[in-house]
Amino acid sequence: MSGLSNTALPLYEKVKDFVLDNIGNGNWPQNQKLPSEHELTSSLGVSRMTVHRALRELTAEGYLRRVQGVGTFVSPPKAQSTLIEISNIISEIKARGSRHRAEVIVLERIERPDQTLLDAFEFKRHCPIDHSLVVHYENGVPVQLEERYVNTELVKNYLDQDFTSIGTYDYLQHSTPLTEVEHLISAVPATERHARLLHIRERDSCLVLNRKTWTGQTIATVNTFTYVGSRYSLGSRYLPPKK
Amino acid sequence: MSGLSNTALPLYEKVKDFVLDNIGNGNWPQNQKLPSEHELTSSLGVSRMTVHRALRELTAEGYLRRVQGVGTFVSPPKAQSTLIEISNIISEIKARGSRHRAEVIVLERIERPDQTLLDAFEFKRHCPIDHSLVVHYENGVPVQLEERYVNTELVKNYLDQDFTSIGTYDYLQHSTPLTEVEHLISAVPATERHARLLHIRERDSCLVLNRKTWTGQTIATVNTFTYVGSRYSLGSRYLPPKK
DNA sequence: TGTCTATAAATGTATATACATCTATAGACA
DNA sequence: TGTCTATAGATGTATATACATTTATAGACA
Repeated sequence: MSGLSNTALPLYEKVKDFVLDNIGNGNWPQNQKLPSEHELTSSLGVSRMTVHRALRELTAEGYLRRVQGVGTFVSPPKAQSTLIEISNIISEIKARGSRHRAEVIVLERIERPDQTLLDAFEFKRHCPIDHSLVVHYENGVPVQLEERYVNTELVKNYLDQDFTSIGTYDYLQHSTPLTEVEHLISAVPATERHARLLHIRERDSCLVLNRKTWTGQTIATVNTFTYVGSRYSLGSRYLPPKK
Repeated sequence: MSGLSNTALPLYEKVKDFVLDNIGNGNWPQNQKLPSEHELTSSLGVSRMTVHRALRELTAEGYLRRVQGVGTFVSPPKAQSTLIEISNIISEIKARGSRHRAEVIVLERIERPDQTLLDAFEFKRHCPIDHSLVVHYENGVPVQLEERYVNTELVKNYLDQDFTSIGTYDYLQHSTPLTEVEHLISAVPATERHARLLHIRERDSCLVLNRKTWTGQTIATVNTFTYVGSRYSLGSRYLPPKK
């Protein structure tokens, strides 16, 4: 029994469909360990490289998680991957040749945070919090405002890191691999301060992406304010090449 | 002369870096045809499968465009791919098991459009325009409002298509492959009508994605209104599995 | 001159094979 | 009992090979 559909698709696509079907119908629930590549190779009757390609692509698309030497697991719903894409617009712009610069507006350690901040961290007791505010520029034009609150007790030497080249999200992912992440995306009018730092008008609409990161206790809250008016749409026009 | 960096990366990553470097420094400008897989295989001293994997992944990431039998070309900046991700949130939600339903609110042919609409299409003369307004539901909750204006003269049988299962963007891409696309992303307060259809309050902030599609003349304008408040963040929390 | 066709060239897929690397664990050993 | 180690098993990478599919084009032919 192959278990693969018989439509006119490439084999690796059929394997992908097979896996997605098993996830979609609940046969393989969240965090379930998949059969090994070797087992799938036998049961589906295709080569290991074909199985491997299917699993690798599904991993890149956010449906699976793979650990070398251990196995392949069903990932949670992929909403966060989509949102992360949004949050990486800056680095993507940088990657395609635009000049990027980051300016640190605020960099402070709050030894005794007030209750509002503690509530944001879902904390019962007081602890120092690192606070930073960074503006990202593309070719000299401010495009993104990043506000970070990080639990200093749980992330050592946070203030020593380079704020201008590595994103907080990347940093936390590497320094504390077993973290939980929650994303909240919204659109809000710019405050006076936002307007001044981003060179926009007060009450202009901003796209806001909030990330909250845990390892048991909350360790970081990051707000990313991006002005998404006509300025940002520059260059997003796609013209196919002439024959 | 290999041209590949000598850091401790997998070969296919070095090939990807090699290609991205040539794009980034302007050596291979937009729409430039790359050397063939065979030529890269020779000049870089790696196997064709390794070159192929690198080019395939860069294509998936939006940096390249490949045409079987013809060659590989440098893509325009990848802003649009990121934005398309946003516009596909609905189908992604559907893919991960949530129930999706689409309701057609308006479906009409405008034989004599007014000047405002003609301006949006950048038209000199009058022509009929198909107008539709569709609400997308996730598990019964309205999450997205899609308004479409399509030039009937250039897209035949548009009103015959199934509005509830295929996106306009996918449809246009397949029916008229040589199109230009412009995206505009913004955040606006909801009008009374938006509020009523999306079950939100008037002036609640909405994320708006506008797509304009050409084949010489404008053929379609699509506005996607998505309420991105707390409702949408449900399920975007990522919890890694316990050991 | 125009049209059809065979062909070359390019990308797309599939497999077999080999080795590298990482992880958990069973078992030896102190 | 605790610790170290070898090993099995899983994923990761790289190559060689073969064939399929698509496209543009050169050349035959009417």
